[in-house]
Amino acid sequence: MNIKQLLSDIVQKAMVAAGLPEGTNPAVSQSSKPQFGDYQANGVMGAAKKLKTNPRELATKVVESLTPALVSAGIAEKIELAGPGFINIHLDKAWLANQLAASAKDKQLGVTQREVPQTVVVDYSAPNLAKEMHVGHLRSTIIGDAVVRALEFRGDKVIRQNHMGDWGTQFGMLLAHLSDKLAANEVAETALADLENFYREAKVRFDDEEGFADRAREYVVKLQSGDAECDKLWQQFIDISITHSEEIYHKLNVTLKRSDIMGESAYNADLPKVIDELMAKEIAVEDQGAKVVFIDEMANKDGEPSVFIVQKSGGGYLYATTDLSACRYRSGELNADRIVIFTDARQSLHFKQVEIVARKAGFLPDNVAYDHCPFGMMMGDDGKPFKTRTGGTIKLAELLDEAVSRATELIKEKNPEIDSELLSEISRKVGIGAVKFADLSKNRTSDYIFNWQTMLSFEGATAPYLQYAFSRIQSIFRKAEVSANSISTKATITEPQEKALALKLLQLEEVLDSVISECTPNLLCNYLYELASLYMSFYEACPILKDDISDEVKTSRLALCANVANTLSQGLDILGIEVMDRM
RNA sequence: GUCUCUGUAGCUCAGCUGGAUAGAGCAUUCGCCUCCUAAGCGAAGGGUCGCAGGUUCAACUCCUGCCAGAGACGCCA
Repeated sequence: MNIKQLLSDIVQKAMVAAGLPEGTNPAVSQSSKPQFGDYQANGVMGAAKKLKTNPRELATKVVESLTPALVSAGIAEKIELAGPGFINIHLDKAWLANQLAASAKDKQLGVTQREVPQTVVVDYSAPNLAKEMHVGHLRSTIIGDAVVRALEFRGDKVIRQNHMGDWGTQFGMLLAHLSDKLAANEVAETALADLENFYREAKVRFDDEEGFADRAREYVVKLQSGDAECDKLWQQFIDISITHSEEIYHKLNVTLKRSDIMGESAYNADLPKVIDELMAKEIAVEDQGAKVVFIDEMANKDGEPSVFIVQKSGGGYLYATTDLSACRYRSGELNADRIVIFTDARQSLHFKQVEIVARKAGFLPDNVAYDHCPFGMMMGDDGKPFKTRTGGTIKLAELLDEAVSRATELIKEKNPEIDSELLSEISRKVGIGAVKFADLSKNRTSDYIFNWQTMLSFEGATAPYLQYAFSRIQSIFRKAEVSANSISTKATITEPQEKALALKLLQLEEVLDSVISECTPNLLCNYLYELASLYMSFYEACPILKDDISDEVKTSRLALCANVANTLSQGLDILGIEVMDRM
């Protein structure tokens, strides 16, 4: 059910009937204020301007043919013409109730499945395996995962690609250090238990220890030339590091699996071919010893093209080469209709260049969409970015543990009697949910300041608020001694709070469509918060189990409750946030 | 220097293809627990939407210029 789409189609027909050309944008949107109805159509004004006619008169004509299509059809209660040509649509309560009843029966909550499913390759998380995951990896991981779940819910085929950083010069240093540890009879698992520390040790030796840097470079060469001993060492390192990441994914309730990993190293064999093709097609040229592409499409005012290095003068490959290879693999082998990549905003220029070059080279056909979804960096309280190499970064694992322990304290305070098993389950869901929601609810591509208070807040527009709304509903069903799933009654909508709630429930599909096309889970966060908030108002204004409430009203309201509970848990599930029956 | 992103309430942020009186949360102030969970509800105050022009019936939204912050820009990713 997509009310906006439905109304758009109807209004558009009415516009054509009023003499406007086919395809005129009806500009239907949710009304900005309650007094303007539930939806408003603003398209008449723009159209009138083009035709140089009086907008008010034109709107009158549109309303004339709109009235039978909406009011007589029972969809709208009334249609009002306002201002210079606004058409305000007040939806019919009984119609809303019917739509709601229909979506309540549907396991997809009335959200229709995509008619022609797309194959969408989503590249997200992509931690650097040389180090432990830190707060900077949070955004890509959870935003990507939410979008992936939304796509799947809508019926698209998603192929997750975890483009892990498992290659590069820094591994020479790490492998040299690991090799020494193993020679000293240490076990790899133990040596690499604290990756951060291991990296630091290796770096110190690299900077200070005589001869170590040279050995590190040797290891890079050996690694790249496929030396068996070195490869084995590398494999050990990678395996253990991946296990670290998997622990984080598990804690975060993120769907990434080992099989989704397609690290940088996976493209190694293809890189020479990429370069050969670019040279053969004369897209890349040799310049100052390196192979580069001059991109005229991105020239500056003086006509100087943008430069894109695809191979270093020493013959080494760069992430540009890898990303080009990835384009070809994803469109060619994975048959992607759309490729979505979540990385921080610093890589915006890079991905713009990749797309242009990949399209020129034919690695990326025109019918494959290529969406780089950038986001801002995580900044410290001082407004300066977290430097990955200077230490002082907050490990993701530590942040998550902190969140859970803070949640534990809060719950114990509110409910001292709680048994420990339940306590740990709720703490985990609340703590992790709070961290995820704090991040997911922001869309800004600008940088944002990392702050424990914001991240771990349990009040206001937070995950616990939504979880609380859900558990309140469960509490009602417990008290009423009926199960939410057994309610088959159609809700009757009378009170304004009930109508607002019903309308909001029916807007899930609209929201999901935006989340999917724009890659913006924050819209779903907003939606769910508004839904929960409307529910809280309903809860205060419309008693359900009180003595003076008739059975009829009671079951009607219980039906609404069931619908809200399902929508909340499904919506939160898409965000990767869990709900609980009590808290 | 060039390009990109950002600038909205004291703070953190929403604001959909231009629409009607710019919205939330936190913080502040005032109400509401003889119980459908107060992690809640209701209400109040709080704004030159960075600045200045322009486009038009209408601009936070589009265009130009400027100011401020961040980032990227030939051999890191």
